[in-house]
Amino acid sequence: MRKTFLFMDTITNKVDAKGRVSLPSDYRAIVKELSTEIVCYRSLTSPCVEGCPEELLDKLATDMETSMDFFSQSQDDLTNLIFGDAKRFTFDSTGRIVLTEKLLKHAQITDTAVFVGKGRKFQIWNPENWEKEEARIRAEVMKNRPSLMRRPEAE
Amino acid sequence: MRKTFLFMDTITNKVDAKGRVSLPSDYRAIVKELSTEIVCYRSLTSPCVEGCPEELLDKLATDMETSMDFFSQSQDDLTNLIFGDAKRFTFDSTGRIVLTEKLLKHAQITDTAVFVGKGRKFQIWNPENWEKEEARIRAEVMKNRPSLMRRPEAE
DNA sequence: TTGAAACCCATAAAATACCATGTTATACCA
DNA sequence: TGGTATAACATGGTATTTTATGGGTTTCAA
Repeated sequence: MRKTFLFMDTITNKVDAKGRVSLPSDYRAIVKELSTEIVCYRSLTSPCVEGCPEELLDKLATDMETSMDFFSQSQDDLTNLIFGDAKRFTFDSTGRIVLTEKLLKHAQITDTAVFVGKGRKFQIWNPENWEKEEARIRAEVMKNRPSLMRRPEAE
Repeated sequence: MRKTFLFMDTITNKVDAKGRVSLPSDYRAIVKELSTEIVCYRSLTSPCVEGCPEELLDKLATDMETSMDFFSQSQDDLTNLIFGDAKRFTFDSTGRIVLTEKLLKHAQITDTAVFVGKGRKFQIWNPENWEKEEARIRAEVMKNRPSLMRRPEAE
């Protein structure tokens, strides 16, 4: 039995004409072990799809009701957007989910999808867009290296 | 039962055509006792692979998990870079892991890998690169000796 | 009845578990 | 202390399983 549940790595899978994509097996293993389901929604900040276990959104909802002052009005609005957009996705016996038109369009995904681990959640990108985004992030992080680099190594 | 868990020593092992390498037995013992798994990723600063127990990254995820940070831009970037690159590695019954092309390439490793203990984590180097790096570090330390050497005696 | 969604089956390729062996390190005993 | 037996380890090879992905069939609702 695992102690930690992290979405990691970057995996490229094909999307067929029906919109079907294999969820990376590592991701499936997490979903299975948590006995939960995947929830996906359009990223609010990037042209990509975000996904996470349903319970993560549940946690967000709980935090919202128990500590309202924790959030600004704008974050409250953002949360509304997410819940209004989010949808549950179950995978079939071969481990595939069927992405909706809305999500595919937002992420500009046609026949190939890139899954990018983000720890508690993950993202799904169009390959070209992800390539650019990764380059951007890498440059950004290196620029702010002195302050940022310390975090991953912090105890 | 051990009280401390430190990756130490420098061990050289062979990498076969499939990318398989024996994780040093001391390292395996730590992983086993912690009931965790190894996570590896490309070093952001050096041409080498870094590895650590999964729970170290889990800790990082927890710090970023709070709802406050749910929409933060810089943390968003950082999680993409770290978790998007990291991958979980389980070792087989003989104690080997299979390093990916991406990691081997980044570290310029072909048929030999050098494991270097770094305490909470470890690094995997190409032998020649490590030789140079060690010399560089050693020279650096000697240069700063006056200030460094005083530290152990400080109160 | 027509289109979309869920389900099932088949297969090639890739990942992983398993087995065997030479070598090195460790423990044991005279 | 020296020598031998034993166990652990690294490493090569092979077998088995898992995974991704294409195609078809059934089901259900519009």
